[in-house]
Amino acid sequence: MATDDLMTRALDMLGDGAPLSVEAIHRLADVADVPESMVIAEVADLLGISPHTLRYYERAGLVEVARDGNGHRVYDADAVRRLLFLTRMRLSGMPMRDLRRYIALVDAGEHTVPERLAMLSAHRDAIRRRIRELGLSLTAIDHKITTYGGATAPAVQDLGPRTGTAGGHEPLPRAPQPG
Amino acid sequence: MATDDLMTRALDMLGDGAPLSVEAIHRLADVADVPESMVIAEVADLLGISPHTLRYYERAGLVEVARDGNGHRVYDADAVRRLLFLTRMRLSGMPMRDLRRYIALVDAGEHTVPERLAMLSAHRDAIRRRIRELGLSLTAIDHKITTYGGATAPAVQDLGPRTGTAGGHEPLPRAPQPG
DNA sequence: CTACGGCTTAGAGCGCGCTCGAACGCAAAC
DNA sequence: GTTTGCGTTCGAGCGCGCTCTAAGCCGTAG
Repeated sequence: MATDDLMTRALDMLGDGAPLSVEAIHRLADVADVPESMVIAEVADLLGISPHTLRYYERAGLVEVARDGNGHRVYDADAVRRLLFLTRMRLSGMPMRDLRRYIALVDAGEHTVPERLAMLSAHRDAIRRRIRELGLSLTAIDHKITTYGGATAPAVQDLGPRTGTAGGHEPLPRAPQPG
Repeated sequence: MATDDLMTRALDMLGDGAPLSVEAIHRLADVADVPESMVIAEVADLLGISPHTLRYYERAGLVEVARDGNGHRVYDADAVRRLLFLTRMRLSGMPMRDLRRYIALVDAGEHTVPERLAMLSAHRDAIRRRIRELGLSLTAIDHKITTYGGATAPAVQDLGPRTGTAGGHEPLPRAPQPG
């Protein structure tokens, strides 16, 4: 299931190190090869989420989807693009309630564009902060791994009274806790 | 409550743009000015979490905390450092179950160091991937905000048949959905 | 004809990580 | 002495975002 969803593909591309132009991402994640219409399994595979989740999003009022003669969902290109957007926002941490709000604004007409932009900006700020937080944690963990002893070494050369220089691993490898 | 917890302070420092040396982070977040002992409110404030959560972590077996004559918790420096570590790991997305496992390893003795390192490495990889994911989303949202129309503009100069060049906003500002 | 796989619905259930409520203890302030 | 405030315990409750169950319909393969 979902062997090559968009985010996976995008990350694979990013793996090469190149910053990947805005346009490339745009083409990749926004206006990707979206067919005229798709069935639920195809959309699920494309987005890397389950059909269950797609139905849940629909029930949540995030998207409307037409049915065919058998009552089966038929996703048109616009619905897929919206779900693409929604999925990316979810993946970057925007809560469902905000997405509901955003979609309500979209459905309310163009006069809500300023508020939509405000929401997007706020979310962008949240993402930036999150990235910085993660960068901080990453540095700390990097440091911890390094000072733990490169590979399999017992890692604790100085077990003296917490000189606090090299052995910065809080859970001291000796006892559970001095207390 | 928690007006200046560690992560907030660290982010403020990072705000200046400087990459902030490993040592600085180390000193800041690992061996920070940890007193001999602290009460629950102080620890909560330091870590930016609630006393409720601290008790919860203790119940979850992540840390042992001594009591004073009144049955009140007394956090010694080691406990605080461990909680510092745990909080950073939680904040960077490591699930409780993994932390329980990690702590069990710590308590099991030095022979578990290799597995601990493996866990830390795996988590480091997870953080890196997450950062790349967020970077991707950030770029996409940046692009969307830009093409939406810098400020308050109606944003949609070309509403033609989805030329897909400038108006890359999936939820078309016109109707809820064509379907 | 029958079985199977995949879709439909409404609604229940779940895993996670807290978060809170209730009932109580103790110490300092009024 | 009583109130205020912070602590304690145990256990229940909650918000989120799915995730699954049950019962049923449909089209195709064998």
